[in-house]
Formats: sequence, structure tokens, C-alpha cells
Amino acid sequence: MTTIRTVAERAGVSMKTVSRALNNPDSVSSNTRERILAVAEALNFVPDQRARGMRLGRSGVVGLLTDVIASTPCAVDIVRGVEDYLSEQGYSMLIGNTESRAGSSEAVLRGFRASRVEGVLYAATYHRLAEEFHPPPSMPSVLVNCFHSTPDLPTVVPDEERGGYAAIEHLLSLGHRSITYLTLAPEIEATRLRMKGALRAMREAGISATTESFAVTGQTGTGAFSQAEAYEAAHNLLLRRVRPTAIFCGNDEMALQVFNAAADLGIAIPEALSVVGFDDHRLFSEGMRPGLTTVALPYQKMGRLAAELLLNELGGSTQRGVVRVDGPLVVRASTRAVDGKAAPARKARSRASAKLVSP
Amino acid sequence: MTTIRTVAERAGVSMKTVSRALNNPDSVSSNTRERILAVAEALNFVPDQRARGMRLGRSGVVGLLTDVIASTPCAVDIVRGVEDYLSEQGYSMLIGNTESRAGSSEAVLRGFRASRVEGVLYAATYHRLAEEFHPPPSMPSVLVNCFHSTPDLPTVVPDEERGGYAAIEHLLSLGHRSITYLTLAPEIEATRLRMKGALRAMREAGISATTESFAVTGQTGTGAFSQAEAYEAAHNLLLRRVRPTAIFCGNDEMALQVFNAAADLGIAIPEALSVVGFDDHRLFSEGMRPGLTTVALPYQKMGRLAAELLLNELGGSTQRGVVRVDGPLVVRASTRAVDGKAAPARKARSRASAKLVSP
DNA sequence: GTGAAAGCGCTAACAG
DNA sequence: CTGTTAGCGCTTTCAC
Repeated sequence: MTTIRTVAERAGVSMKTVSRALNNPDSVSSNTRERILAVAEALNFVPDQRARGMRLGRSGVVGLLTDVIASTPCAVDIVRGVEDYLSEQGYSMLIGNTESRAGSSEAVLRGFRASRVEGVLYAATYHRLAEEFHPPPSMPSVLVNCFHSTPDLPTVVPDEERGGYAAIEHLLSLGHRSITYLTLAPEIEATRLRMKGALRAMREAGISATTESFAVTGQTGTGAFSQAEAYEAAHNLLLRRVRPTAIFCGNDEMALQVFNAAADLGIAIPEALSVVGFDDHRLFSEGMRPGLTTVALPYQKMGRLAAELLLNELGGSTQRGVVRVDGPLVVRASTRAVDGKAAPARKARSRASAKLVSP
Repeated sequence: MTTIRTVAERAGVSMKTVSRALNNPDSVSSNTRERILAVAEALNFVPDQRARGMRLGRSGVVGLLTDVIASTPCAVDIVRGVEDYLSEQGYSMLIGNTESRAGSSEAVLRGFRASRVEGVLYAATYHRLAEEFHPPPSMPSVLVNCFHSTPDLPTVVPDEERGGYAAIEHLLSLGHRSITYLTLAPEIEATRLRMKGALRAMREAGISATTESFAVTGQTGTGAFSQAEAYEAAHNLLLRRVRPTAIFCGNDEMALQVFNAAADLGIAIPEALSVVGFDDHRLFSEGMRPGLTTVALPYQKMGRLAAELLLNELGGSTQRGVVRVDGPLVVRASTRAVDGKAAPARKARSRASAKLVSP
């Protein structure tokens, strides 16, 4: 591996001049600068980030700590967003996973400290309280897709309330009045917030609704086996004497179970029933027939923003508190006006699903 | 940040003795060792990996370069597998994404070189030829889920041929004789290899089949919009005068389109049609009704193995060539014997889906 | 505009 | 068994 010394010798200057030519070009005569850069290029010289960092007192590395990233595949978009921004800013990203070490993040954080990361991002698989993460003092931290009871940490989460509002507002605009919310487990933060937004939309439309009259719990836990529960809940819901004309689901998987239950009962979607999902897992929402209208979770944007907050904090900013990021409602073919008119498509990609409707 | 010097002073020994106590405990009297470790613990001392690496001539860091990780969420399991093994071995992992820099991996690799990574893993989103990756000389590299025309690189890929064989063998064991393979785009490597395995299974059962008689192309590209194509292909297939009793699909999304087409035509799965998928995207395969029998892609195992190969190579081993990793056939409820008997469940988790069949 | 020396935190080689 | 010296590759004084 060629070093700055080799470059200096080959260019006939001192090491420091090479260093200057690379880091502060203006402080070197353009003559020698060109020569140095040419030599560096020819030797394929890349300065050692570690040595540089040691001298400068900053590593140029940020650590990303994730919980069980596997269970919600789309959460990788968080990682992408983080990586995008960090690389734009000349930072490198170390990544570590809590799961591998039996739920303890201590070992990973120790590794991060050993690499002298300048800050840490803690990303959760789903929006939740993350008390298990103990932000190391002297290591600026930002929470992504989770939050802390002591909210003095910068935090980036999806705007669940707006999501719930947007979904219900959409259904109301299509003329639906008999709407049910098939929720995720009630103890989940997302459930509470989306409910709030959904009820607000109902109220604003002059429809009286309470949590009790409005919600059916489709999922009592966060495990993988809850899809059977969701099917049963949807099935029972669709057998009610007064059947809703629209169902808003806690996530896209649950929407799929609503599709399944509706198919088994001979209820056509969207003709006899409109369905809205949440998350916009594209494999689902574009693959289902009809294409699923759903609220997207803005994971990539959240990742970017979180990285930005962290780097700002490293730069001296002290912005604290929670930032809520808006996710768009993606209208596809699973929602339709009660009088039979199709919902207006709002996104280009809903065309693909539209084609699926009448193949 | 406390350094080894502070620890040395507090413990009343030299820096080198502290170093020894940490890295080569036996070379220090147990007496002073205990004292040193206690002080280090109390000061929350973590040695600077960068300084250590500079001195030792090894960074303890490996780079993982991915292409467009977003499009196939389950490929994150590769990352998990890699991270698991690396952290077990005391390595850190830098991660970089090609996509962000307009398809060029040069910038990311430069960053890796700057951090003096000891080796690089290149992971692709789907099994394919990856000529765009130019393994930097002097940086040991391993390919994951992709391969190179000059096959002197260690390479880890799924055993597609065995997967195709396992799927068809399963259907044959259920008595199916009229089987069609709804393939991914024919130019994809996976298609060719699975076809090979599938045809071998047919031949061994004494059934004559050729690519032409056996295959229907359900997807001509790798883009997201191909689901409409898959639906149409499935639809046409199911309208044939002699309809197959079983369909083997190129992936789980296509299996979903087969479900959709079958539902629209009033064909019951698995009673009148058995369906096998590929990938085992669990959100799909467990969420579909009936649960989808599918061949799992062993991404996590592949990641682990690739990391292992890389570390071995760093240790001097020179194992070259392609390693194929086996993925299990996960039997759920979408396949059934032609005479009506249910398929024997082979995995515990198929119980969940089994419940979904008769809720 | 450029160079010499010192030091970031650590450890291998050589004393003692 | 333990301490001293030198140096990994780089950059910041402080001279010239």
C-alpha cells in the first residue's frame, strides 16, 4: 500500500506538501500541485483514513445499530437512506446487529467505540419504544423508527397520525361512511397514533366514531403467526349483519388477509368493499389483485434525515426532539367510490396494478 | 476518550504491560493483570482499533459492497449472515452501496481502501453475472449471489439446480404428471439452472420433457412491472385445453399471480391445482392462502459462508471456485396429491398456514 | 510557498 | 516478567 511518503519522494517534495496538495489545494503553487496529484494518481494513492483520523481527532465513521432487521424487509430502506447521505458527506458507515448477540447491544457498541465512530444511529424494525438502547454518553445518537421515554435524543419516526388521517380521508372522499379500522396490536405506538388521525378525519367529516365503534383488533402480537388472527378477524368482520363498505388495515399483510377472507365469502374488491393497507410493501401492494391502496412508510427518507441530524449534531447543532416524516398515500385499485366510480390514481406506478385489474 | 497511557499510569505500570495484559494475558503476572484489567474496566477503556491496526498492519475491517439492495428485500439476510460471522470473529463491517453512485463501485471501493479493509464481499440482489464488479487487486474478494466470467474468485451462490429438482420431485411424489414450469426471464442464470434440475427430476421419473414442452415464460425482464405479464401467462396457461395439475413458479410473486388467475377462473388451490414457488419470501408464502409451498433461498447461510471464505483467504487459504448452497423445500398447503391427499408437512412453521386453510 | 519535528494510540523488538 | 525505543501514516505547529 503506497503511502504519502512514497508520493512525496516521487514528486520531489516533502510529505507535508503532499498533504497540503490533497487537503488544501490553494495553499500549494499550482505547479507543484499538478505534479503531486499526477504522481498520486499514478501510484493509485489513497490516504489512510485511520492515520488521518487519529491525527485529526475524528474518524469519519458513523455506526448504524439495528435490531432484528430481518423481520421487516422494507426497513432496509432506512439503511439505504443513511448510507446515501453519509457517503455524500464523505463518511463511512459501520453496521452492527443487536440480534446476533442475544439482544445485547453492548458488544456492538464496544466495537463501534473501538473504531472511534463519531456517532450512532439506532434503527428499529418497527415503530416502537426502544428502551433497550442505552445511548453511550460521549457518543451522539439518533433514534430511527423508534423513540425513548427520555426524549432528549433526536428522533425520526413516521408520521403515523397523518397516515391514519390520509387513509380515512381518502375513503371518506370516495363516499364511504361505514368504515372499520382493522388494527395492529393495540399496545403498539403506531396503532394509537393512526387511530388518532383516523378518528380526527372521521370527526372532521361529521361522523361520530370512537375507538370502540371503529376498531377491530386484527393482530394481538407482533409475531409472524398473527396472520391467522388477521384472517379470522377480517372474516368475522365481513360476516357482521351491517358490513362496512371499507376497511383500513394496520399493514399490508393484514390487507392480504382481508382479500383472502373477502374472496372466500364472495365479496368483490373494490366493487363491494374498499381496502386500504399500510406500509406499501411493494411486493405485496403491487402484486395483489386488485393493486392495494396503501400508506407508504417513508423509510429511506427517514434514514437520510436521521443521518443528516446526526451529522448536524456532530457539527455542533443541538436539535432535539422528534421529527415526524410524512408517508404518501399510494392510491391503487383496491379502493373505489361507493357509487361505483374508480378512485383517481395519484401515482404513476399505480398503472401497473390498474392493468392487473382487467388483464 | 481514555487511552492506554491513562490506564498504565493509573495501574502504575508501563503502556506495554497494559497492552500485554489485554492481548496476551499469560505473559503478565496474574497479580498485575488483575489490577490492570480492573483499572481498564473502571475507566471504560476500549483500545483504539485504528491505532492497533496501523501498528499490526491489519485493520480488522471487511467491506461489504451491495448493488441495489432495495429491490429484493430478503437479500438483506445475506448482510445478516455476513455480519454474524464477522462479529463472531472480531471483525467489523463497513457497508457500501453501488446504486447511490450511479452504478459505479469505484467511489465505494476507494472508501474501503481508505479504511484499509482487509477484504471485500460483493453481494448481488439476485443471482446473476456481475461483470460490473472489478475486484481490486491486492484486496481479496468473494462474490455472493453472483458470479464472474473469470472464475478465479471464491463465489457463493444458491444451488438453483437442486432447488428446481426438489420442487419437481416433490410434485412428482404427490402423483402429479402434468406439470408446467412458469419461469423467470430465460436469460437469467437461475432460470437455466432450475430448468436443468427440474428436467432431471422429470427424466428420473421416466417422464419425457423438454424445455419447450415444459416451460412457460412468465416474466421477460427483471423489473417490477412484470407481475402483469406473470398474471397473463398464468391465465393463458390455466385456459389450455389440457390444463396442468401443478405449476412450479420462478418466484413467490409469480405464484401469487397464479393464485390470482386461478381464483378468477374458479380453480381451487390445492384441490384442483398445486403450486410451488421459489424464494420463500415469508411475508408472501405464509400470508397467502393456502400457505405457499416454496423453495427457500438460503441467503443468511450464504452470507455466513462467504464471510468465512473471505476470512479463510485472509488467513492464507486459497480456495477458489463456486460454492453452491442448498435451500430447503418448505412444504405448506399449496401442494396436494392428485388423488386428494394433503402433502406431508416438513417444517414446523407450515402449521401456521395449515391453520389458515380452514379458519 | 515549503520543510522539520512532534505526536495521535498502539505494539514489536529489544533491553533489563 | 516488565520497561524503553521506535515507528505505523498522517497532519499540525512553527520555523524558513
